[in-house]
Amino acid sequence: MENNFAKKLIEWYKINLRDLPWRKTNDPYKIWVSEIILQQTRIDQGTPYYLSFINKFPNVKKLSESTLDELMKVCQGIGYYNRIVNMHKCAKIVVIEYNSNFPTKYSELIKLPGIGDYTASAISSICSGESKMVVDGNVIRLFSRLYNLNYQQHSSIMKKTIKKIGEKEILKFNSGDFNQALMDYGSMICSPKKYKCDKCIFSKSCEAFKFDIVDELPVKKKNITISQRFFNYFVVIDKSLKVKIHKRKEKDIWNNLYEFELLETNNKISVKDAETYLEEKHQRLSFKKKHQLSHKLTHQVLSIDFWIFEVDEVFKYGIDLPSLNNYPFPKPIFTIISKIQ
DNA sequence: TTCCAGGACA
DNA sequence: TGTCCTGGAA
Repeated sequence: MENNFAKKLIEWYKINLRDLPWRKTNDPYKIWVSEIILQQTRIDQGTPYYLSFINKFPNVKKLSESTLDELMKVCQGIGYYNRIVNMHKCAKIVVIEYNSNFPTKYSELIKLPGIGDYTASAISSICSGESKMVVDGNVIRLFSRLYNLNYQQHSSIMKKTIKKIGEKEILKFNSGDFNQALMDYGSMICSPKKYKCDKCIFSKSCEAFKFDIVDELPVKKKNITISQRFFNYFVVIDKSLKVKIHKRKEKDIWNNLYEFELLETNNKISVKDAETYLEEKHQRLSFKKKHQLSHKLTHQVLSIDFWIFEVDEVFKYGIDLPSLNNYPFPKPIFTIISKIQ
């Protein structure tokens, strides 16, 4: 065990802390927004979203009054959209049950949708000084190396073990600083690949460094199965240059985002197949062109064909191409929209 | 081109 | 315990 772990860590933090927008505030609403946006998202990628989010929804009341579509549009491209849906639910609850005062106690936060142990610990330690230790990916990496913990990363036994070690340390100082210091240290020094053991102030007592197994920790889970899917999107453009879109509502990827008419198949289809499929619904259609791309998700690879057709009719609920920019779309669909506009 | 990081929830 | 997504690094 490293002597004065918390003291050294916080001294390091005071000198090396990153100047991030959400570190200038103690407003629990803003801290919450930053924590949700940074879930599963790197700081570089998340920061622009945080800034435009706060600009558009400066407080929880404004957020609760927005429509889900507006909210999703602001977050288009961020990924893991269920967290955004949960933010909307959470904002409405805070307005009603907490009179728009965002809670700062762990016991209240943990009950809100989209807030788990990590986020509740982060907000409560930063905003009300509660001694709840955050255990995110950075902390898991740091501790698994310092103490040579061989449990699978992200397992509950791993998190429990780390909290047990850390909970004595967090009591000694400002718990918000301690938590942010932990995560900064894990991300800046004890990084996944380019770990900087030469700069690490704990390397003398680090088990992984001692046994030269830093690159073997933390132990990763392997062999996830990846399925291949074939999506066919029909972009049918009518006489007034309008198209039809709808919101995805299935229990599947991209829930609550918009898309064109979709036909999922077991294999790639031909132009003839596409025409045959559309002929049942439209008369006098002409095939214009096909865009194709491949899109990878964690557990599936999507082979997506976009079939662009023109038809000799006028849709009742069509949307003109420039107005598509007002709707939230998954990344690959938005890529194609930019091409056809 | 492939690999990989990163919390909540059913 | 598997599934949500994206983009940067290798």
